[in-house]
Amino acid sequence: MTKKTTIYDIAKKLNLSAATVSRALNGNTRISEETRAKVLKVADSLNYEQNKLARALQSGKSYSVGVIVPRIDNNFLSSVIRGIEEELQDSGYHVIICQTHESPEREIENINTLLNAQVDGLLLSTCNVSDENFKLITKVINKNIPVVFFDRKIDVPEASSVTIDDYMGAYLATMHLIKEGATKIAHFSGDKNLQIYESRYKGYCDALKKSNIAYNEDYVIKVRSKIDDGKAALKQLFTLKDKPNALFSSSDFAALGAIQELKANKIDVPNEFSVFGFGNEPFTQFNELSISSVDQSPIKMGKLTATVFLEKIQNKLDKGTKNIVLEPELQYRASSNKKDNVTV
Amino acid sequence: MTKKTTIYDIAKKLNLSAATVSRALNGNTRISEETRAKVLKVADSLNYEQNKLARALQSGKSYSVGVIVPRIDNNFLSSVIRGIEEELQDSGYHVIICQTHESPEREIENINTLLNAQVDGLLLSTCNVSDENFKLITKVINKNIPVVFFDRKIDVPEASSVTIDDYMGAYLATMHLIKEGATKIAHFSGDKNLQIYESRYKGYCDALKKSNIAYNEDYVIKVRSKIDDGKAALKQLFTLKDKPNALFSSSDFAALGAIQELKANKIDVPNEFSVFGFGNEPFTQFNELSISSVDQSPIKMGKLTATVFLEKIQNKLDKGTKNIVLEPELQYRASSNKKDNVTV
DNA sequence: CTGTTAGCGCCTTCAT
DNA sequence: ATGAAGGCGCTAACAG
Repeated sequence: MTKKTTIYDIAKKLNLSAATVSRALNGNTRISEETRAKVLKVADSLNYEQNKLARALQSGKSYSVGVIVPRIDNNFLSSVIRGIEEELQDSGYHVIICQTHESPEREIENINTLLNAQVDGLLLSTCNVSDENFKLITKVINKNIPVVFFDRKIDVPEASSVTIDDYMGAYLATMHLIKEGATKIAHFSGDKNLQIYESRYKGYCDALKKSNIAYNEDYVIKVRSKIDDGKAALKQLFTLKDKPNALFSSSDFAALGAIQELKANKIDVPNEFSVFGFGNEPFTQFNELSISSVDQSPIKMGKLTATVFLEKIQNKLDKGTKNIVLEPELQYRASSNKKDNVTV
Repeated sequence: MTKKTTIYDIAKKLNLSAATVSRALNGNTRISEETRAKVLKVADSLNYEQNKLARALQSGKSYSVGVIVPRIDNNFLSSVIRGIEEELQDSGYHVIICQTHESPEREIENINTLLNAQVDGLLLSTCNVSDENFKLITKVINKNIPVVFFDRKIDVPEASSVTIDDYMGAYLATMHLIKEGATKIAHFSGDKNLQIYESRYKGYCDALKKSNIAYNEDYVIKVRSKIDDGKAALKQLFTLKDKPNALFSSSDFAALGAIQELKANKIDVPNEFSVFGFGNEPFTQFNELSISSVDQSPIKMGKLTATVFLEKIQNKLDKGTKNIVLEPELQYRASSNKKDNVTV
């Protein structure tokens, strides 16, 4: 209804120039306290609100950052976003969120959308590692827009990243299964083009090696992070003559599917078969048979991602890259603890 | 690095005016196909991208909508957001997300932030019903910025809403418990200032009345949507002389807490005590004892919310309000099904 | 301390 | 079919 009031409105009312008003509003020091007080008062009475769009156009900064994730409706990613948002809030930045649904094309579209929206930074958990992707991100960086990967990264020069030590998480989880007596350990892997899954796979392999357990390629199955994939993969494992007696899954969802399938087969978890997941999704605790899992501290990851961006934006000179690797925290729960099988 | 290319760059290169370029790019008809082709070609070769900020400033539309939610890291809300985002994507709108963490002050701050960001619309699930809040939202509407509530609404003239029929969901859930033989039914309620909780409470009450079961105020406990609150509330119920034998909880989380506590007390669910939740959080399915719950179809809710916004923005003339009420879908699971106690 | 001028990039009259 | 000019709201540079 009422037209937006601008600095001109308040300037006119006070017989001042717009510049003066702008200065008064922005805390410029070279202005009399008296004028400032008047300006502030009139601004308030007129319900003045700065038009950020105009400011953004003028300054070349939009005070918005783009966040790209595979999807928002899962606990890990939404928690990371929560962390990002909380950390950014105080600095006046807001967050624009896009989802790729694991589609590389969509990821490219999203990056372009955000570029057009003049975001000051790009925080992303990629779903892809193609050349095209790499080139586009390089282009973003060349525009002096800081790029910070979180969780799922690609190695692009001058891009920063915040990840967890997937290798170590996987290694420790597998070692734990071995320590608990497992001898034949299966692994549910993800798309190995993505570093996180590659690293988890390597951690698994190295734990076997370290323990002098032979690698069995039949035991490694690629799944999507879904309950049904976990069920199917477990079925597949149980068609083998030499069945495994433990599982390290890169995905909590697949781990849950496996457990459900084991239960359907009347296999005692963890006594006959133990399971370790990855992600520490809430349901791993809630499950009647609580599921061991590797925690990825999503909120911390989000906050750090935002912090790295803020640092970058503050000292542009610094072409340096920051690559933070968080330590995973293992949650040992009933699904892998034979000794004291505690149910929550 | 490379400065953004503008329509002037491409105009200069072609010895045309910026206006012509703008027209060519925007599909204006009064332009020769030849010129258009040239413009498009050069634009492409120069990697031209429209500066949305400038366009926004000029047009007064930002092509962004603000979404305010209590928090993003829970399944229901992140799914709604997913729905919103998907529906809006094709229309060129993007989504700016803010969280209130159930703080009324934060909600007001967020609305102001979004206003400053010149959002074209406001979609919100409120955490508050204060006067100040009401006035601010009225102000937003008076600026001709459409407001659409989802899930948690307040009644503001000219604001639209998309909700589910909480009353009916609660009524049917309670009726189901009664049909399954429950005679003394407790209720976990939420903040009754919020319509959703008030409606669920009423649905519960009316189901009792309909079935000639006396209302017992000791059976109604206010909880936050947390597992621990559910545990504590159940403990409290079990201090009563006349203990209930069923529970309709407004929150899945509290329902889960109750079930955990019942289990700790060796009470057989559902045979000695049956439970119905609300929200259909994923864990209600995953739980070993699957939990009956009222589904709120979050993605559909999100899509509809976005659709209502788009309709509003398209025909501004229409001062009309749209209030969509979705039918809840009840999921009858093991926690309340005495007859065929199926575990998933 | 304050005013004037100019420009961020785009679109939209109004001319031609 | 195209060009010139002005303005969206704000701030920075340069005067005074």
